[in-house]
Amino acid sequence: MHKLSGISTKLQQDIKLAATKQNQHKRTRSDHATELTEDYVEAISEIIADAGVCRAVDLAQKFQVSHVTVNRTVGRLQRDGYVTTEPYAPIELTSVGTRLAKASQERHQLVLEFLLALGVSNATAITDSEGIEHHVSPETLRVMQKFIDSQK
Amino acid sequence: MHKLSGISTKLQQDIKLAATKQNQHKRTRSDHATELTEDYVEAISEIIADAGVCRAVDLAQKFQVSHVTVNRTVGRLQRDGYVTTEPYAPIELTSVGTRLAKASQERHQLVLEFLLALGVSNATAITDSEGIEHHVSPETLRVMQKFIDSQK
DNA sequence: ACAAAAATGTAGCACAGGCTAATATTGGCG
DNA sequence: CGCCAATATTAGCCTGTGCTACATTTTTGT
Ligand SMILES: [Mn+2]
Ligand SMILES: [Mn+2]
Ligand SMILES: [Mn+2]
Ligand SMILES: [Mn+2]
Repeated sequence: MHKLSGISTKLQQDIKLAATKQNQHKRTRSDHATELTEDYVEAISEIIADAGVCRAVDLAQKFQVSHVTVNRTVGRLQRDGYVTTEPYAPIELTSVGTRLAKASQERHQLVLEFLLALGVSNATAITDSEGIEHHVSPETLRVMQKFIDSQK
Repeated sequence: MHKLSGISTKLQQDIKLAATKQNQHKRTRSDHATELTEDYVEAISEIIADAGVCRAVDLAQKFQVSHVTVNRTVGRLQRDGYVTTEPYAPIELTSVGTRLAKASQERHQLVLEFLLALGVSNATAITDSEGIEHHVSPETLRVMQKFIDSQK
């Protein structure tokens, strides 16, 4: 069973946003804005867990972008309070960043497990969950969790 | 039963892209690049079906953006061969645009029906399918279709 | 017919997120 | 120790996608 508690904060805003038909596309745009942030903090968290520290090159490797792009993106993450960096030092997560990373990991994992439970192949589930995870509302997450449980 | 034939072209490229682990995030980025295009041609097609013609204001209303943003976006669509426009005239789809619109509609509809069949509420299914649709590979679409059929 | 309203177009701005090239720093190794 | 490779920074570029303010054109209603 997954803990979904950490996911609630941002997604509760989403509930409000989704309330009216007008906001359909606004929510999708808002999802996109947070998507890179979520993927980055998730990756940073995993790299730190794996390798001890996270350097810009690791992220460049992971996301297949130049290290310059990573630098600028990490700059935005710092500006927005998700990470702290000092020149030439490894990237670290703030407590806010850590919380977002955990919530994103849980949600990502749940979507992945759901796709697998549905019968999607491993490779496809891994790829599709990467894009889908950011667009799944809490209600749908709960339904996915229920489906996973029912398959056991 | 849905016809999925029209979807195959772009998504077959995706299969190749998804082949290696390296390309995970590249595919997600590529999905994002085509996402607005898909939503626009889909909307244009629907507005034409509903109202006879599609004007920039209709799209501005639909996507909740300014008409200037619509203008620039439609300009890119024209550049890329999906629509034709003349000053002060309604927007029309090229045959390529029409084909993409049909394929996107089918895929969107399938994802929506899948979420409903799963047990997600109408409002949430409508909102979530809007974001999810662009990140679902052909394999997952087939699995979703199978699930829908099995629920009948 | 013509004024007002609606629609469209244009200019100019901002920010996100890509890039290459050139420069600077750090850390490890011979 | 000093040099080299790895890493990070900076400068400067691009495209996409959003905006406001203002100008123009078309449509509509009396
Ligand atoms: Mn997306
Ligand atoms: Mn993720
Ligand atoms: Mn992702
Ligand atoms: Mn969509």
